Amino acid sequence: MKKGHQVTMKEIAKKLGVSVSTVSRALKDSPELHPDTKKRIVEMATSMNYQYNLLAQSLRISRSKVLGVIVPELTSHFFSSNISGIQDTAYKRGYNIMICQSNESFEQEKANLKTLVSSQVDGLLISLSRETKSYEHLQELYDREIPFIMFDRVTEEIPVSKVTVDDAHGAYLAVNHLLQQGCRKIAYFSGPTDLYISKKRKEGYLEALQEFGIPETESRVYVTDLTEEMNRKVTMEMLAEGDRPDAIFAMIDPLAIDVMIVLKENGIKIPQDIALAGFTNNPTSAVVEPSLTTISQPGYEMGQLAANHLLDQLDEIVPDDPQSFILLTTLVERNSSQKSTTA
Amino acid sequence: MKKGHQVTMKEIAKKLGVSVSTVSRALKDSPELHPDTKKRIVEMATSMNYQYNLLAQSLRISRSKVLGVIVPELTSHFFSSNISGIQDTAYKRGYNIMICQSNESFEQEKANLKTLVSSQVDGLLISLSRETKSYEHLQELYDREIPFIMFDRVTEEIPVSKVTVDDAHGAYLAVNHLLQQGCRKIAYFSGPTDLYISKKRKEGYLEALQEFGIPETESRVYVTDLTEEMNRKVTMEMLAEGDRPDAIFAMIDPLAIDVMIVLKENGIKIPQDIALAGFTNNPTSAVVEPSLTTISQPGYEMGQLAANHLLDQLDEIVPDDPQSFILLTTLVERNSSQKSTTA
DNA sequence: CATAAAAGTGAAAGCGGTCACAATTGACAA
DNA sequence: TTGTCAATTGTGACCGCTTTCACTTTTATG
Repeated sequence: MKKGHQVTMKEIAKKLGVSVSTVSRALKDSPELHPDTKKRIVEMATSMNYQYNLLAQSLRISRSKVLGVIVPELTSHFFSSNISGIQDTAYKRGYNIMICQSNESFEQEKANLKTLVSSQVDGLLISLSRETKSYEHLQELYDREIPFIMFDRVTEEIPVSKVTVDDAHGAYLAVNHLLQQGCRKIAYFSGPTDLYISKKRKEGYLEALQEFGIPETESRVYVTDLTEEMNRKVTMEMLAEGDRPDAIFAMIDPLAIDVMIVLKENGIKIPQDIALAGFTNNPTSAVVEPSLTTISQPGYEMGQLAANHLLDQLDEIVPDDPQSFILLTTLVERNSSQKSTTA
Repeated sequence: MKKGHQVTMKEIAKKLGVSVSTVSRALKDSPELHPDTKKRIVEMATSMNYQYNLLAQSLRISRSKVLGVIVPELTSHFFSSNISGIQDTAYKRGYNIMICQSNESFEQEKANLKTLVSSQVDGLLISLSRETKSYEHLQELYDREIPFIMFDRVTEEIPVSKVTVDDAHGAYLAVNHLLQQGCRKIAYFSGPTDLYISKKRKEGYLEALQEFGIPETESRVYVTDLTEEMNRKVTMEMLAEGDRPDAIFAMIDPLAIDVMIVLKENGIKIPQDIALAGFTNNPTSAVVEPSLTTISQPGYEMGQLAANHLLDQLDEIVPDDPQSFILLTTLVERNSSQKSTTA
């Protein structure tokens, strides 16, 4: 299918017997143009159904007014909230966004980066894939002075601005809450140990334990690769052990829900036998039975903040030096952890 | 923040003492170039860290290799699945996607259309907002011969290709299943009546009833605007009536879940007192208690199909005449409707 | 060997805009 | 009358790449 012909400034100019620059000025509402001329041109443009060509403008002014976004996956609620926040603020500030998903693959992430750079995006918002363990591609981006910032899945290796949530503190809140409920044998279900969030949330977990006088030697950490299969397996293994925990803090909600299902299958009462808390506050968490206590992460706000900060940097409203924004998480108390009221 | 300098073909050409056209040909792997020259150029480009400028190419060849996507909202699981499918297939075929969300607003949808057209996208994939009741903006797009297709939220008014699910049949499946379970007083909880899917699903609902000899006069239709507030209100009103239904088919899962919550609050047993079925198969549906019987819509596949078809049209692999693709839905039987086994 | 055909390369004209600079005009002061 | 200045509008180079056409050099062919 061929795109139909698009009207250009040249054609408007010819019809009106003026020059293209005059047309350009009229459509830009330049003050140095005679109002009458401007009016004639604008009217003609409208009647000819003229559509501005952003591509041509971008090439000329070397600014595309497009932001590139790379996320691990589009379908996760958290990331789609991020994107929603990014899109809304970008749009408000006159920018479009181009989106790629790495599908948690390092190679894909590098490829995405390449096409977005080729597309001359003015800046990038990146959330790293799970596989990403080396950062040369980001370093290269940095060396090339292409503005970008990272959000949620970040690395400390590259000195650019970052937007994250206070993972450690969030975990602390969850575990502290479980401790308040009287639990003392609290397990931490972690994703892959090299993940930034696995580490940070473990920090918060340990901190809360310590505050209640529980030494690190008594911590109980279970690691899964976050596939449903592995989640089930690890939970089963935990159940098979002699000394069961009385509470579980799972690194992310989907993991918590997989754990919940296995516990229920095994006749274990939640929260009476084992209390449970997650992290993220996915919509699902509110409707599972029992509803899941979790840590709420402001995904949309994160996207907004990230986009606004990047645009501020681009527009030089704000200096270039890297800043770290850490958004607050809050505890969402639901039934899966209410020992005191249900016991 | 200023973007760093980007290497151009001109610079490569100067360094090597060849012309830009030769560089262009080398990087395009043109066969009419001497292999040695080609090699020298490619190596130089690599060493200089050359990055192709897609913008310039687009302007020159009047093809941007970008697809525009407009969805009502990014955060709904169904639409993010669509987008994921679109993104993956576009990417595979050398296209990028530019995404806008209308936030269910007609004005926003029109504005989105404008910026995407200005950005010179090669084609568009559109899912209409709830507010969209007039179609001049689409007609204009059509008249301008800008290739586009619609998916999920479509209108019959514009003769372009469409990708939808068999809404009527899906609804039929759900209601038929409820009838099979022995229910006879089945209510249909509908969204705004002018929505395409509200109508289509009602058709299926009525068809199933009719097949069981239940006349349309005995149909029970409740309409909500799909806000949680209204959903609750309508459910309460239904409960207040004398002759309660023994089953409810809700137009979409979120509505079904709102209904479920109100029913549970009122001590009504699901499915014993009232059976329940939804539509969409959101991830949430699997984990609510009781798990929700629903109709599965292949969101990702829909995105793939839509993108592939549009690209086929663009690449003239397939004729331009509008086609309608109707994807199959399937019944996902879960606990919220199992009268026979639980009763 | 002459000559035609093929191979390899370059020059230049755009794609649709922007913008620095130049040119034109008329008003007004000197 | 002439110069100056502001207000308007035009000219043309350019953004980075593609592609036609022409040109030069090989190579093949009779």
